[in-house]
This record gives sequence, structure tokens and C-alpha cells, in this order.
Amino acid sequence: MDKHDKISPAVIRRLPKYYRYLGELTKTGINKTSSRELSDMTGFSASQIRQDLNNFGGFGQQGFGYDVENLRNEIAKILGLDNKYKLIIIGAGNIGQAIANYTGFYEADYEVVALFDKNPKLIGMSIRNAIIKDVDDLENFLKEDKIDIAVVCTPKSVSQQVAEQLVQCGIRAIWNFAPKDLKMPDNVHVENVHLNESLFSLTYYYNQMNKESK
Amino acid sequence: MDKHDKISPAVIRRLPKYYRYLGELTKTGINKTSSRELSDMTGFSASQIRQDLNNFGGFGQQGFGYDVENLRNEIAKILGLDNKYKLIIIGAGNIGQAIANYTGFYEADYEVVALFDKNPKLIGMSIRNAIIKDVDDLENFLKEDKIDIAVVCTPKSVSQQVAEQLVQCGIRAIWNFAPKDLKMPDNVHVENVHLNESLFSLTYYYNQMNKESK
DNA sequence: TAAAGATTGTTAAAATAAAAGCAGGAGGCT
DNA sequence: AGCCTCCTGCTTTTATTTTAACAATCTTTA
Repeated sequence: MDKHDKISPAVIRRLPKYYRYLGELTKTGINKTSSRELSDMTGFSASQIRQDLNNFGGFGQQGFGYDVENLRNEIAKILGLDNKYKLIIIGAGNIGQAIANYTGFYEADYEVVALFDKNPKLIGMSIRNAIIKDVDDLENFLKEDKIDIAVVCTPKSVSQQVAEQLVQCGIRAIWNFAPKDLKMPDNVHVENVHLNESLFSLTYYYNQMNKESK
Repeated sequence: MDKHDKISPAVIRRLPKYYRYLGELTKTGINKTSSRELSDMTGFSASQIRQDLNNFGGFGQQGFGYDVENLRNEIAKILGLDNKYKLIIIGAGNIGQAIANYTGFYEADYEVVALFDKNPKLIGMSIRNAIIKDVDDLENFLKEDKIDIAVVCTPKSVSQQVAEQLVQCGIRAIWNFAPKDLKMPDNVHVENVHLNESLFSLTYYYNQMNKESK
């Protein structure tokens, strides 16, 4: 059953997309689908979708397809979306506040418990039930509250130091928005959102298109 | 020379990272580097780095390595960072405003010219020299101003429609923050920043680690 | 000036990921 | 009921990506 440790990252990155499209099907009242149909929606090949899902078990039925709700629940279980997660955000600047205000992931059970900053003007403010606290209180806070995921939205100059502090306090999952690669021990998982790199890639393809059309 | 069209997306996604680390070297006054050293910094293998760079030409010197500034400039040219780009942001909510305020990409020549929203409370406000305009004026605006990149920060329910409008007005590069895949013609490039998917992946790995350590 | 050491550019091999193909079983139709 | 069609799960093949290997050649040093 647990061959999970061998699953390729590419597969894991596709699962949320399947999950999202299955949610859309549910909303429109469709309760049956197929790898073919999912292929049309997601753009991945039907073969790849079947193979991805089969890494975790046979969720479909030959000759019939997949039960939408069942498959969605299975993927939720695989990703762990059937649990609740407590988040804190370090750095209550633009990005940090935007994440705290972001309603997109409130569909799943993610709760932003608190934000931390060192700017006195921000400390004490609250965003959607989460208070901005002094970053000096971070360690004490983490001693008392069990936090699952820390979101790093600090300037890059302090991101490494902040991350190390988080890890020392027992944090093992970091969602990193600082444009810097965090050097972390193996038992900590870092998911990067490097906006720069994303924009630079886009810039490349934009220019490629312009070259081609000339 | 122009085998560019064959370059794998994986290579393109690594270039911004090289660019960033080369920038850090420049700041610390180091003017010579090697694939070995870049490997230590980036975590990519030295062999891969050499191969990536050689897709675009031989920027190094045998027995010596790479000139930091020269290599950085070459990568800038490849990505197109030696040009200026004008951006508009559609949707001046949390994410839209955060992007407008984001100073990270002002290092390169990206200028947010305007934001668009339909919320009357937001229209007229300005963020770092960029005014929030009525989204109804979008088409007229695009007739007069030459915009390179449009950033879609709207709710997902209207993102497709907005994107189509943008494309009709000549936009060919979209940076999409809406949690939805935009169906676009081939001559439009969409770069997605799907925060949900990123967080869900992180959640998976977080749970994997917890399973393993038990 | 010649030899040693270093590091690229490039080719070959290995590993990984994606696509194609197909047997088997399920549902639907007549 | 029995045949036909469909679609999964799995195996095999193909394509892509990464790693390894090495000849060429540049710099440095004695």
C-alpha cells in the first residue's frame, strides 16, 4: 500500500489539479467521469491520468470510469485535505497580508492563526481573526501552539534566519515566498513560490512569441 | 543559433535561478565562477548547468570557468530582462494589490502601469504611481497604451472572460493568479501561479514526513 | 617555455517520465 | 440473455531528462 515514498513530484503536482476539476464536476452535478474526460479538461493525457491515480490504488471501474465524489475524496485523503491545518505567517507586508486575506484555500481546512512582524505599526492589527504579533514573541508562541505550516513572507535578507528559528521551534513545513532558497535539514519540507522566477519565465516565452511572429 | 524553440521548459525555469545567484555573486564582488560552484549554490548538478547554458551558446572558457557579469548579462538577454515591460493588473483585491506593491521585480524593468477593478470603492485609488481604473475602461485603455503583460488577479469566476477580453485587445502574455486554467489560443502564453496547488503539494509532503517519522 | 591543473563543451549512458497498447471486465442495448 | 462497446489497470515502448565521462584547451606556475 505505502509505496508513496517513491511517487514522483510531477505526479504530486498534478493531483491538486485533478482535485480541482473533480470539484467543478461535483458542482455541476456530474457524478461519473473517465480518464478521457479528465484529459480533455486538464490537458494531461488519459494514459497519464490513469497511471497517476494507479500509484495510489485502483479508484476506477473497468468499462465505467470513476465516481467523481469518490475519486475526489480519495485524492483529498492522499493529499491530506481531510485534515485541518494551522498556519502562521511570518512577515505581514504585502504578500503576507494577501495570503492572510486569501479566501481561496479556506475551501479546505487551513486556518491562519497569527501573523508576525517587527513593524510596530502593524503589530496589534488583525486580519480575518488573525492578529499580527511581534516577531520577538514567535518562539514563545510556538511553544504553546501546535502549528503545522509556516508561511515565510519576509524580505529575503532575513528569510534564512527566520526559517532556522522556525525549524528550531519544531516547524517542518514551510511555504516560502521570499525570493531565496532556504537551506534546511532534510526533515523539513519547503515549498517555494518564487514570483520572480515565474515572471522571468513568462518574459522569456513572451519574447519567443514575438520573435516567431516576425 | 536559434534552436531556442526546442529548449525544454525545465531549462527555462532554471535560468532565473542562475540569474539570481549570479546577482548575489556580483554583489559580493566575485567576478569568476564555475559550474561546480553554481552547482553548490543552486543544488543542480554541474553537468546539468553546463548543458543548460550550452543550449544558448558557450559562455564559458575551458580551464577557467565563467565570467560572472558576462554570464549574468547573457542570461538576462536570453530571458529578455534587458528590456522594459509594461504590466497591468486586472483585479485590485488582495493579490492584485500585493503584486502592485511588490518591489521584488522592480530590480528588473517591470512597470505596473495601471490596475483595473469593478469595485467603486477601489477605483481611483493609486498604488505606487499606478491608478486603479474601472475595468469597463480596460478596452479603451489597451487601445491607446502598449502593454506587454497582463496579470490576472480576479476571482476565478470571471478570469476566463477577462482573459479573453485581454487577448482580443492584443495581450499575448498573461500572469495568472486565479485558481483556474485559462483556455487560450496558442499564440498567448499563460504563466500560472496556482497558490492552492502549491499549498496542497506542501500539505502532501508535510503528511508524508509525519508518517515516516512514526 | 613546458608541464600541471582546472574546467568547459560535447558526446554517450543511465534514469526517469510519458505515451501507447492491450487484456479483462463492466455496463448498456437489442 | 448475449453481444457490443467502453474504459480501467497494467505492461511495454518511446521520448525526455539527467548524469556521467572525456577530449580539448585555457591559465598558472616553475
